[in-house]
Amino acid sequence: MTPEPRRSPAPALTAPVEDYLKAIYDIQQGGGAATTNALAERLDLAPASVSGMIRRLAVQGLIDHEPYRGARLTVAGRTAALRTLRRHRVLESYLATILGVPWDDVHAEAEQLEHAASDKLIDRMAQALGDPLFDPHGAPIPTRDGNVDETRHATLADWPVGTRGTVMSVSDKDAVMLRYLGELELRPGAMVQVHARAPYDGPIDVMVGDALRQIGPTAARAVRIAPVA
Amino acid sequence: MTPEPRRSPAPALTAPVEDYLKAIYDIQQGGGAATTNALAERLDLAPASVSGMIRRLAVQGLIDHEPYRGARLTVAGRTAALRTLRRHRVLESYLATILGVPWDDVHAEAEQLEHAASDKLIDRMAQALGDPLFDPHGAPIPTRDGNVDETRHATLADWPVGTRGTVMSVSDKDAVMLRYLGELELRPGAMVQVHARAPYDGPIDVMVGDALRQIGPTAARAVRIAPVA
DNA sequence: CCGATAATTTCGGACAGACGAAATCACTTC
DNA sequence: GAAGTGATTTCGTCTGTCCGAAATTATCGG
Repeated sequence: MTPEPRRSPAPALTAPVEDYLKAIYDIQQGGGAATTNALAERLDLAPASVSGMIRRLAVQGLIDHEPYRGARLTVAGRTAALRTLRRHRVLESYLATILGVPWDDVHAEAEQLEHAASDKLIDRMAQALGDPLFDPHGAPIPTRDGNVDETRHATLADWPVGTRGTVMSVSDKDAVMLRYLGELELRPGAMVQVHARAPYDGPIDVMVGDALRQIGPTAARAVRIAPVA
Repeated sequence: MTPEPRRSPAPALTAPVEDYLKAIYDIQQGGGAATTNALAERLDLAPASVSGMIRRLAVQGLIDHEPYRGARLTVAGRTAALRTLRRHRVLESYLATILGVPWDDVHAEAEQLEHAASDKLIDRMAQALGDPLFDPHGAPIPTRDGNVDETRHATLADWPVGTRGTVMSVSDKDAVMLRYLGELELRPGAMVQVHARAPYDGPIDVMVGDALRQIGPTAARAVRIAPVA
């Protein structure tokens, strides 16, 4: 009677759990641990609710949690987060590219579908797209086996004056901002060069392609830039 | 201060509620009211759970319920059921036709996605397919405005010996049976003619295209037939 | 080191959806 | 018309996820 090797029978995470893990992953990318308040803010929930869920996630072994210190994904939690992230970004790509859903709508739509689509379906969609490495907003798409480009690019808000750069990605969280950035031609691939930056979070003068634009610091923080190759 | 015209702000039904309504619609198609036990059977739930939900649906005005007599959809309930049915069948069509998902898998996949996809997305998918009137199993797809062909066709189990007929639809509920029917070429559009029927629920000899097949009564009841035009 | 403030957790409670066991109802059959 | 049988409902309970209010802990300025 050798005990079964415990093939981790895919415990089927609930939609809220997947959302928490994605949010924790995201916050962790920006530095240290994911704090209760940061999570509450991002998920638009009361801190009390987040506190409760954090305990459950820790019990399930998906995160490590030091009380009053924030949460960090375990390996299992990271794997689950990347699986959800892959679903989300493949869906975004498919909806935008194949079905022509406006790029400021795909995020909300994918947010719902990512909890319902099977892995097989996601792989089929990815294949129909030629297994892209980036979604329409420039975010990297994790592979089936959990590999992902985690390069942190600078934001347009921090980009040095005078240096030419390429837009690598724009945040997909806010549809209104996305529409605004689209009007400014600030999409992945666009060439930019900051001409001037007013002090104290003032507006930024930036060349986008051939056009000179002025944008505020909040919008600028949603745009990530890399040096021209 | 004229009161707002009450634009029925789409109360956003939950996934279980949508499932109940679909099941009630389905059962009602086959005759009278949907009884608690019939629903429990179809949804694979305990009758006690169904009883509780029926009360909630009645309170919400989606069904009429006479205790111990079964449930009937109200106009609002029927509308909601048809909306879900449309989503389900458009998804089935899209998955099978465009993404090449095997026809015995599309039902389960659509069952999940139908609760997550937006109406806009469903319409886009339908459009990409040329607004089909039937899904891959031959079931009619309700239009955006809630029109649907509700013709009741006879089943192969009741089809008269000797009369030629066309397969109109096959039940999509059971993937194993669907695979079996597929092997027998019993798909929508196939020509059939019953040669003989053994009594007491015995096997049925039936020509499918050019091939003579024998099938049992349970499988035969999943196949719906109409006279050749 | 002591407050003040901010972040976090605990507590009690709500709601949706499910369950089993027990009570109730309807209908058929003598 | 009483009794039995099967369908249905009621009851108490459970889990997951959320909330507000209150208590607790961490941290920073003096």
